[in-house]
Amino acid sequence: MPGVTSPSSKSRVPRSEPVAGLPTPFAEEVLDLVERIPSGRVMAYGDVAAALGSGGARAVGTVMARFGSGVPWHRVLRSDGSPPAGHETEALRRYRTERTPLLPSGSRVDMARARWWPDAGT
DNA sequence: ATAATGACGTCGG
DNA sequence: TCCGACGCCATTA
Repeated sequence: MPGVTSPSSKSRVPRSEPVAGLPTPFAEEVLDLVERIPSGRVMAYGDVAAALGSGGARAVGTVMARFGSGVPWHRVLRSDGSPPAGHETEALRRYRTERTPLLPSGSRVDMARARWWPDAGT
């Protein structure tokens, strides 16, 4: 397609700026993966970053806070099995509903049994 | 470009 | 087990 981006040296519109309200490329990758986490299974924020091969646990948290409302956000939690900050109650309720393995305390997910990895589940 | 901000992770005490 | 201090990284101001 001719001239779609019109690479003029001066008249370039600042399209490199992220459009407000829309997920950045990194955010898209995160949401993409989170959607694939099976019911009853979970991934730590750090796991998501590692599986993606980019970003860090904290960066993933930033994405979830901003764009997580449309995906199974409760399946992404802290590495120690504790639910996402600010959503503990609702997350715990969903773990029971999805029969996600919990520790005896009932307030944390049993990561040893519930942790999921994209390679393992395909 | 620099500083501040988190739904985080790890280590020490 | 419960903090606090640091490190880490994308995003935003």
